[in-house]
Amino acid sequence: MGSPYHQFCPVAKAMELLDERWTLLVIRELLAGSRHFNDLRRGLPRMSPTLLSKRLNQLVASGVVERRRDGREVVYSPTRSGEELRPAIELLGAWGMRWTGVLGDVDLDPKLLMWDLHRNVDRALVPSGTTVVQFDVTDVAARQGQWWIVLTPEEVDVCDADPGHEVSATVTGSLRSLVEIWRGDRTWIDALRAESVTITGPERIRRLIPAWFRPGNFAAVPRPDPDLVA
Amino acid sequence: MGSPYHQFCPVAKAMELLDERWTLLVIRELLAGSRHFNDLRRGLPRMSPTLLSKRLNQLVASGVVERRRDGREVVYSPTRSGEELRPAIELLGAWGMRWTGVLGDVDLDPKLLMWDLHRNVDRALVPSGTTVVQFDVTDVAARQGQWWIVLTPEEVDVCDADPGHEVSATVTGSLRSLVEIWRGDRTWIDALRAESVTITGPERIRRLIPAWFRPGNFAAVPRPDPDLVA
DNA sequence: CAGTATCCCTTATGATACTG
DNA sequence: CAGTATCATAAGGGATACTG
Repeated sequence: MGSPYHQFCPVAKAMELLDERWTLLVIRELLAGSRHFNDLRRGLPRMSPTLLSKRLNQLVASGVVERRRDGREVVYSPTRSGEELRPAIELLGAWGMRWTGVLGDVDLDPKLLMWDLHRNVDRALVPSGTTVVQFDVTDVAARQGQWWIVLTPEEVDVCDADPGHEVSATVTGSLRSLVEIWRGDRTWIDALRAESVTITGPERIRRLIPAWFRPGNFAAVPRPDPDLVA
Repeated sequence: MGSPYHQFCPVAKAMELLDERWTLLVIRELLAGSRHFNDLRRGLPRMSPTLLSKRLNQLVASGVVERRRDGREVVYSPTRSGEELRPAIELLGAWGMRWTGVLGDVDLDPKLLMWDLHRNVDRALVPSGTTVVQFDVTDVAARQGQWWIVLTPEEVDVCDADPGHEVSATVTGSLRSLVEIWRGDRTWIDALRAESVTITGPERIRRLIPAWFRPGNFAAVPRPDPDLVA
């Protein structure tokens, strides 16, 4: 649906469908499990809803995404074709991890961090009842500096306003430190030891937090020899 | 070098560098072996030289491509980082082969076909001396309908004007038939048998042509179950 | 060979507000 | 929840001609 390249090369034909701005990130979100318009928006905060809508329509038209109504809801999901993009997107992400250098401050978005942290929680490790973990991001304007993740074995939610429940533990750190953990640049253990991130709360919970809030899927990508990057 | 996504996700960081129009195709050309500006242009015929120049500069700036002067020549080559995109581009091409459907007539470009055929020739199979194979593309305006590929064990060239040497054999067929062979949709053998493509010339040469002009690199990609595509 | 120089113009996209 | 509506701006990019 992008402009045509007038090439029969399959790479060109693939890129006609995929290389417009945001397109592959929309697919990434779908492959990560988002199914509703507003969930997708949360994973793509800087994308205007108009554009998201347009991209979704394009992807449906090109057979990469399926749109279904489920009662009053609309459900987007990757088709077989979309699902087959997963390995390519994983390679691109691994490449990005290895070769795109140091993140700029503008890349550090607390909304996205919280959204991804909550999405990766291993619910099997969450005790029954409700547990609330507060995140204090120290170097971010108030409105984006406090978050609560509400965990139950059935469900994990993010809130940007105090959910009311008692807070079981609080994680405090700079946005960059938290993102570094997500990226696998350093482990929870290292960050806690260096006190770039701290956790307050009962030891039982403190110990579980690194297990709940696992690093992102690319954290394990081996980094290139530093000589090559410089 | 594209506009930033303001995301720390490595897929987003990769796409900032790669998802602008033409970028990945430039890299594809470099990975296919093109090293000079005008070679790249031949593999990217609809790209304006201004834009190619811009993209090359961007890729150099982002460390994906190296630019070197060699005497009066300028040589572009993939860096380690660029080389590491090969698997991703191969997956995208394989995906394109499986999921982008039937080619439109506008995608069938004889220049590109000849350029790719010549580039894939296995020179080890070319006899010493000079062999000229003429291609008559039956359904294309005269100016783009006749081509000559000049083969020696050292070098293979494409000409769009009669190179003067004696022609050893002539391949005749529609553009689509020839592209179908390139894509692996059908084999030389099948196309010859069905007479959608014909070769005239001494049997010795006729037999070698399918070996010289091998299908493209994606020809072997398994196609999806037809039910799924429809 | 390896690019620049122009020129025009569409289109993409960001931002925001609003609706069924 | 799931989008549309609107608007203004900036880019992006196509075509062509030209240069060291």
